[in-house]
Amino acid sequence: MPLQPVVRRSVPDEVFDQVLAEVVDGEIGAGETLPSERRLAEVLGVSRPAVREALQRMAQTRLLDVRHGGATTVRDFRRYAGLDLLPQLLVRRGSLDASVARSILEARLAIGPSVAALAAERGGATLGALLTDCVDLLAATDDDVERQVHALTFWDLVVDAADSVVFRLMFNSLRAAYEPALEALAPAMAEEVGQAGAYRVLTAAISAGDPETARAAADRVLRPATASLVGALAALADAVISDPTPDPDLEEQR
Amino acid sequence: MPLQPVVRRSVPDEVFDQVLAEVVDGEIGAGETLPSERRLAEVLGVSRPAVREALQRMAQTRLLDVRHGGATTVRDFRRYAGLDLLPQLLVRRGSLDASVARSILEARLAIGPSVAALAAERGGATLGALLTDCVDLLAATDDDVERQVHALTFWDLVVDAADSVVFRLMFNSLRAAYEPALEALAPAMAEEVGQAGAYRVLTAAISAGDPETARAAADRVLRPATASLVGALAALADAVISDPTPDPDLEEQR
DNA sequence: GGCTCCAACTGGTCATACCACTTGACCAAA
DNA sequence: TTTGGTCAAGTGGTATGACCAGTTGGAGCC
Repeated sequence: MPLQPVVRRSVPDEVFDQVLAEVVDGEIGAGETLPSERRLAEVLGVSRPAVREALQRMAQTRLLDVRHGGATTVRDFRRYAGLDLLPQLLVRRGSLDASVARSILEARLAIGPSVAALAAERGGATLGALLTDCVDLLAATDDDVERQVHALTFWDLVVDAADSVVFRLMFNSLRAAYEPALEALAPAMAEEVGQAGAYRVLTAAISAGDPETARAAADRVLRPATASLVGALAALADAVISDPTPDPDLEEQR
Repeated sequence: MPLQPVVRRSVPDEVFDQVLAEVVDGEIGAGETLPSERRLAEVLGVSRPAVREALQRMAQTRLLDVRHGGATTVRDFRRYAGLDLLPQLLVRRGSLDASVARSILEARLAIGPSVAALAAERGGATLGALLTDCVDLLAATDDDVERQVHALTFWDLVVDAADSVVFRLMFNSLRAAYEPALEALAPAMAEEVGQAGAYRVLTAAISAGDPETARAAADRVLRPATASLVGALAALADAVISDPTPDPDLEEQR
């Protein structure tokens, strides 16, 4: 087993995660009030500033409504939380949430082609060379993890070329959810990142400045893996429903 | 002038905004180090916990890299910030950023139809009635602000029906950026929300469970206003470039 | 030169005190 | 009954000062 960076969890981090879990798992429903900062500090055995910092961070994510003098109430995260909550929703209690994963794949398939079209419209003269270099790297390696890294870089360049802040920020948020699980997802994504040819076709379309061809090419890059993975996830969900075998990763948290 | 809720800005809020502005405006470039917490507290004339809270909130948004024992460095927000940063980018120094606004409109046009298609696929039996009620309300009023509120509710229902966490969170983030400027945007969006007929066609397609028709109908709802607004924004940007008249709203901040 | 070690930073955490605000109960006046 | 005032208790907001825990870089040793 390779050495890994030490995880360093600060006290506020810990508090944040605990309260977040309570909220996301619905233990404390929307509209309900949280214990006071002093009380939480006492119960968790930490100082009030630590609790305070965690709660303020949650408020910033629109998960809590903190009112001076009044009670702190839980907001409906499904209605107010932003895309930055995605990583927390994707892996809960140490295991991947299938419906969230499916949703990410769907969104990717829906948005990717549009971004590619914009990139074709707006990409500068040097874009083609950059993309080609990137695909060359992708084609040159056999390692699935490394291929994924190159594929991410490829899309990073495409998003940049699309010259759209919103898509840029969306991409960043999605990457933040995706990267931590990159190694675990390597086998699942192997099918997609192994198709260097499809990436080359897409590169050619973008370089040629042809939006609609680029859109179609991007669809051909993303659709196969999306389809098979969504299918696999659905089968998995069905299996869980009909035969709820306890997941060991999930159980150990209890 | 109607009465408005009092804005209450806490000390950490103020610090957060100031540091954020420095970062977003590029005063402190990516990779540069921030003054120490103690020093910042001294310079800003506030306590260290207040500074600390602001910095931690920025770190949570991936705008800063805070290391125990080491210096706090600024990260490249264009590469790491998530969609939740959008509101801060849309209105800077009190005025709307045209390129960000354009980007929001583009993203809306790219994503809305896909969401509508998903909603058509997955919407339950009661969805049609809900959407119809909503469009009835929209058609019943002459007030542009009220119409926008109903239009937002309409899309809220559609996003719900699409049953996709990612699109849900994206919608929340976009709404968070959009709602504060809702009144200011009323005239600009009047063209779109006045087209109750287009919304009815979309409602019918979704109710009928026909994804491709819904996709096309959503496009017809969103495209006209998007096209004209993007054109207007481009003209505005050109005018600013050729004749950089100071914006009074912008100047008063200096 | 290269290594060790230590002092001077940095952020992390805590305890405590006090200020500012909200809430609800109570009570007096209209 | 309603309205408004008062007040105490509880909440979040802020400040201070202390100490712990890492990182960094240079002084000094080998």
